[in-house]
Amino acid sequence: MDNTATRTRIQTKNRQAILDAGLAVFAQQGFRGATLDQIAKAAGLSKPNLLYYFPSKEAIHVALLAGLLDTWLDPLRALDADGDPVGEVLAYVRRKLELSRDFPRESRLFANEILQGAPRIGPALSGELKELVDEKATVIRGWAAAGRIAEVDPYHLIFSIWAMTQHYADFDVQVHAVLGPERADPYPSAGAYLDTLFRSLLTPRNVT
Amino acid sequence: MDNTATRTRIQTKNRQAILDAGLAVFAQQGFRGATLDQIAKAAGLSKPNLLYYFPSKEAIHVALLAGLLDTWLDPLRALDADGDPVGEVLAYVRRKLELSRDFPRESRLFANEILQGAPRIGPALSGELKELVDEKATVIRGWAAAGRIAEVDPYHLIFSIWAMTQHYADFDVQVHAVLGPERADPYPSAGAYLDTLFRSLLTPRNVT
DNA sequence: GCTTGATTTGACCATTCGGTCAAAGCAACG
DNA sequence: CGTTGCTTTGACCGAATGGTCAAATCAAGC
Repeated sequence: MDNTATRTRIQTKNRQAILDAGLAVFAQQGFRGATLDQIAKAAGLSKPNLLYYFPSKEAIHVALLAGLLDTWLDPLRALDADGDPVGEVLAYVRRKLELSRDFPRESRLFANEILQGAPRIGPALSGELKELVDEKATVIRGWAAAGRIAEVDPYHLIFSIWAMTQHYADFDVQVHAVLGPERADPYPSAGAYLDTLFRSLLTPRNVT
Repeated sequence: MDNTATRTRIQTKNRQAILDAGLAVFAQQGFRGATLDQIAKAAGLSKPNLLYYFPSKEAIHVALLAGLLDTWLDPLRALDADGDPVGEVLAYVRRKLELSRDFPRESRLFANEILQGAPRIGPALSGELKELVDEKATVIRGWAAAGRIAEVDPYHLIFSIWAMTQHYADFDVQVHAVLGPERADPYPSAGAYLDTLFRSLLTPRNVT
């Protein structure tokens, strides 16, 4: 079943349906909160049929997480050392916000995993993730040293971008509760706000 | 058992032990992920004994959430319309960050609840919480209109403060994984970074 | 249309979990 | 020291849950 080369149309279709359903259920209920019956129902399959495609509940979860980190890091990878510093960071913020808007379930799945202490992707965090962040932090530090952006801690800069963009996906319920029904879609104004926020932080001024 | 006036020393002690244990377990495992056995063990009690003090697992969870929102909002309540605008916001940020540092389990409990769609405190969000935020948003808007701080969307300003401060508690594992073992305590540098960030956003300049 | 392998399912199982209960233990007070 | 009411627990229960399996169904090539 894990041999990608040997997949019938039905297999591809059903595996996808299961992953979709699993994403929806895991994102809202967490790993332990999700049940195979819920996932099976959401996928339009019976429970044994679901287990014909994936050996266990955990396998579905792992399959989902596997692709996730990569997609999640793509926007950061695209941060170009040779580009315009402020523009590069702002573009990163924008891409990350779009990810939250377009893939809120993925964001919540990730949030759940981290909240639980990252039992399944812990290693990837201190490996892959840390390496990429270290690399980009060096780039940002270089920009600051050259006076092209203000002096900031690159790690906290990145954390703050993550925190604020993911907030709109993960805490969606709270955001909507506070904004009320009038302002149904917070993303346009959030984009503008974040743009202002990071622009004013990074734009270098009164160079000493 | 819910009559606070009639509490023996033993009752007060054990109820507190249960709430402590519940906080630890719920914060890490989420509501469905937590089991009564885990909580009982963490509290040093037997499961039936635990249910002698609280009628159900849900009752423990509710008791925990009950006090939480209030504590969580106190720092925002303290935002003083008559104080120095930039100073007031920065003080709010600092208090909120201290809350994350000193009560990370409470923060994660809250995060879990929101991620799950706020099934238990949803009403409080669109009630109490929204009212307070609306009130403070008006204050901030007033400051901006008077030219005492830069023009910003007060709601997104508040969201960003929440997001960034809670990030250090909720995504603690990720923060530590990225920073590595050298920078064990991120809070001092996070405080400095957030101070810079919001100061540069809010400080009014080139008044038109 | 028949064979073969892929797909689907009803029935079932072991374990876990929230919760109950009756009985035992214990502290305090007269 | 005996009574009374608070506290603790071992044994148990029913429901839910992850997972199994053998048998039934179906799709596709010959």
